[in-house]
Amino acid sequence: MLERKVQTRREGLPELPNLNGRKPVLRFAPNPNGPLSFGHSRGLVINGQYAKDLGGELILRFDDTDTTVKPPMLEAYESIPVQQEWLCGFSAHRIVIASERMQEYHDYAELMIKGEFGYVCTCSADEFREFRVSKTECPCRGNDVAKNLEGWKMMNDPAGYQSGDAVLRVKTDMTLKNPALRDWPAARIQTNPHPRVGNKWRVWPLLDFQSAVEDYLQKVTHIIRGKDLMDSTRKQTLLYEHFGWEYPETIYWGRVKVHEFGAFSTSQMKKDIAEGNFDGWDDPRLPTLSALSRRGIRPESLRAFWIELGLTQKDIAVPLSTLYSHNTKVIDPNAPRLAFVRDAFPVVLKGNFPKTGSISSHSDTEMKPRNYSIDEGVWIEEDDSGRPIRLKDLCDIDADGNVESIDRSDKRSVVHWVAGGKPSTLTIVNGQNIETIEGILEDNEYSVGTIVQLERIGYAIIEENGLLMVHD
RNA sequence: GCUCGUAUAGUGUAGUGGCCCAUCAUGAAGGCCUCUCGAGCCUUCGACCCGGGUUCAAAUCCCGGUACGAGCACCA
Repeated sequence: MLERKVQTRREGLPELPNLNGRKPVLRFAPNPNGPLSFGHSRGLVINGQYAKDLGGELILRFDDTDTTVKPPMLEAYESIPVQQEWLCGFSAHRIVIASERMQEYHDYAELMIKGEFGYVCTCSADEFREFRVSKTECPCRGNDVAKNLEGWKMMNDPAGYQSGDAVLRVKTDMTLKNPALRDWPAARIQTNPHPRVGNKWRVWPLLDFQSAVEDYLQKVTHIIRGKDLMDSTRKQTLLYEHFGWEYPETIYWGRVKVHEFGAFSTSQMKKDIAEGNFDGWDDPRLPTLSALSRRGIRPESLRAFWIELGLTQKDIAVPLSTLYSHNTKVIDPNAPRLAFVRDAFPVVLKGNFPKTGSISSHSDTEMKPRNYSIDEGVWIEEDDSGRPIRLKDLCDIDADGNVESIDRSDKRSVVHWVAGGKPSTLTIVNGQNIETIEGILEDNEYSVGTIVQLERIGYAIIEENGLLMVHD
């Protein structure tokens, strides 16, 4: 007999390339212009998991150098580290705030000018675009170091250049094949005050420069990020070559689209919340981490989800049900069963049956059973009425409520029921629609935040004012 | 337009020249279970974008095509 060899399937994340025995230093760098969202969780999970698995370090870096287009939100500096720890299961080894590192960036900007690979450019954005397209050097490019230092001084002087008058550029090569790389801008003037450092600085670095310098200073070994930043890598590599530094190993992932979440941007959400279209950042319709947490999505589930997707550069569309199936595995073992009867329909039971008793709260665990006490009838869902049914763990009845058997006597459908109970509501979020269902909830003593399984409906989390559907 | 990247079942994913008539998960369908439209267990369904080339041998390497995506911001 030939023995069929079993293929070995790689588990978890792929090996980190070019590690060479080092402990990896990774970073996750969100813009603190709002709290973290589902989209951010990938970077946190992947970078965090590598750091954890390989005994390395995770740097949480606030890239808050834009005060105009994406102004920083002060609360985010507090909430992001909390959410990072919630998601990763450990707190970041280092926290770096770009706006507090400005002196470093200015120092390197000056070094760049003095090293003759940076220059102050006073062309307008439109003018430069034409130079870029036509592979032509702009007139500022030929200025000498002294002239550039003078320009740099004027950029930093409130009485000098104004916002839009001048930028600092990295000298690459205007004939480079990729137009994105031609003499890219490193810093610009911004006069809006920064919520943390006010008007202390006038010239702010752009992402590619700030990030490149900071990765060098923090000795980052591996950068794992979206492939939309591939050209960033190329730009930054050119800068590293000028400085004589070695660029970190870089890995990319593709775009992930979750249909149910649609297109949300932090700034749009901020606006919608301000206008009252959403209750807050944890409105269950939003794809923020606080909303997901409120909806009963566990961090372990998010981690399993992203690790399973891995690090391919493919652009993918994933249904939320994939995340839910991971979540089910996490929450089911601890989710007590409870009955919630929608569109409650009263049934008077005629015949003999045990008026009191207890039912298992979870067939697979040793969870404390639930007790019931029936006066003369029970609530069932209207859809279940008018036909012979089996009241789960109680008895078989006919369409009129006559008890036919205590033991299960045939294959009629098993339905859930409530004796007593209290009116409650179940809120279901489906994309941007929110639906509230009235019903009778079995008596229980579970606290707010407990995830239960509503029999035949799905998982729900107990909130102050009712139940919020987790998923089915 | 220029530049860069990706292409394995419905959806994701493993696979880096022979262990592959292709992995695992999810999904769908069916079944089991002294009792949920849940969990668990079992069975079934289902894929290497197209065309060339290299090779004894290609999902895997090369070329071309096609499709999709991203960048070309004084955003991150």
